[in-house]
Amino acid sequence: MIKDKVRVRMAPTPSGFLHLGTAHTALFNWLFARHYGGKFILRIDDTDPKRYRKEYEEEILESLRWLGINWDEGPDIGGPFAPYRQSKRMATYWRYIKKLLDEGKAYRCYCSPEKLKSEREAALKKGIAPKYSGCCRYLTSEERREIEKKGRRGAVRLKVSPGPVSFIDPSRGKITVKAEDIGDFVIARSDNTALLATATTIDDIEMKITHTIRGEDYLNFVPKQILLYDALGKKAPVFAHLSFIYGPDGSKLSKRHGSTAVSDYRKNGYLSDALVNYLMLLGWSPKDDREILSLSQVVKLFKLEDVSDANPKFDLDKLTWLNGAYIRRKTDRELGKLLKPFTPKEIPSALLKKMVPLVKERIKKLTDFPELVSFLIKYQKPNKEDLVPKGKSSQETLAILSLIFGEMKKFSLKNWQANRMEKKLLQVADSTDWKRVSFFQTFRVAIAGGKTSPPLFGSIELLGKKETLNRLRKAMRFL
RNA sequence: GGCCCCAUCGUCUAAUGGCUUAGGACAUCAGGUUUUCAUCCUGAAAAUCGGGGUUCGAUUCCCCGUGGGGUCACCA
Repeated sequence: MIKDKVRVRMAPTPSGFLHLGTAHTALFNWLFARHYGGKFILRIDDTDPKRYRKEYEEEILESLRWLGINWDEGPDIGGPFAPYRQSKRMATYWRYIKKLLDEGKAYRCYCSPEKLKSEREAALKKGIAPKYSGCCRYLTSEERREIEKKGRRGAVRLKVSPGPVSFIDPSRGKITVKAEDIGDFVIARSDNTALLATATTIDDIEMKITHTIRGEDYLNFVPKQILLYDALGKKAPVFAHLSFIYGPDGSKLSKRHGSTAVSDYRKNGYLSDALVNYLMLLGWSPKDDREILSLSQVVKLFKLEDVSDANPKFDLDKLTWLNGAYIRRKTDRELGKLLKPFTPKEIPSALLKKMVPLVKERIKKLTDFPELVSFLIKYQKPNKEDLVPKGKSSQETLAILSLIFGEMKKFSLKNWQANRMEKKLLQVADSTDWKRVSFFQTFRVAIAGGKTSPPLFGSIELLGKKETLNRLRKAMRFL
């Protein structure tokens, strides 16, 4: 029934970077559209020039692309309902508002802001819902002319008649509100410009939007929009709501919880697949035990009815775990490519390529990479305590190191291969009275400068014979 | 304050009246594999907010509390 007609949209405000919450909403809209083979539309909400910044708009589009969320119509690619930015649609909005005015479904309100404010405060004090008294609603046309003659301009209010207003949210069920609790609300400013909500409604009508999926902060606004649709004689779309993402402390996710910008996660070494996977698991699940799912898998399964209404908290640990899991699933080639922007200049591509298998299971974020391999390009002086295992003396350690040195020296450049060297050195280790752990610890510390490192022989292979012997020599001098 | 939404392990969630000793994952802890770290494997601990109903039977349905969130502008 909804198949092949679905049209959804995302309307970000370019007053900041793409927020995780916005990305989450975009993702769910996208999944819904793709599941039903519909269209996903991007519309820029740039009605406020004070907030709008071109670079933010570019950044938002770029972040969406990075996440793999593509759009079928938008400001950059156009479409049948262009323009896709609200600042260019003012004339359309006025056309609709004027129509409501002409048909007597809306009226000018000349009340002063001060009067409205005191009314609101009085209502709040009495413990009732503040709403407009409707005092300008019944002015006669003569009275209006009189007022306008004095140069007063009025905001446009929609006439709201009492009665229940209800709609069905696919995941939350039926929601009903009394129109009398809303009152005649403003749809346009006295300079005839539409309020965001009005503009959004008109855009959704014009662009034939069938489902609006957005944050739960809009839940309270739906009745107003339905009233507007009714006044305009248009059929309202399906309204679905997504819970906000909260911080670990339960308050709305914000900068004090860490990064909220998608671009920051990109910069900090997170993979788009992992971030998208994490985001989709917030408020949705495949209903089985799978945790790692690709976008294409989820497109097949996604249903609005399955969206959870609870308020999820952002868990960086789980995101990081997913990221590590995605890193491990990449081929060496893919991972090499991803690692490239995080690789120090001193490491040429050929070397990076060889490092990949050594680090793949050891990094959770791409940013973990440089530190893990830094010892390969820069010598790190070991501590004597690390070099000498517990229960061994400096003398004994020196003997072992010189034994290792002698053995390593024997390898020709042609035989300088990790598996060959490892096999041989294991034999050597077993021929001593040292435990393997201690034997290799000393070796490792001499080479890597610390007790932990990527696989020893793989590292040594990359380090080269000359540098390896050098470092062994230096280590012996410390003892 | 009025109105609206929400409520399962610490966290994300599964179970839409019985198949449940409430399942999985992250995190935590304990083992194992391993020349370090990591990966991997095994195991442990850990939850239905409280109170009333409805029902032969409630995590599941209803009501009341409690808690959290949202919203009430000529802002977005």
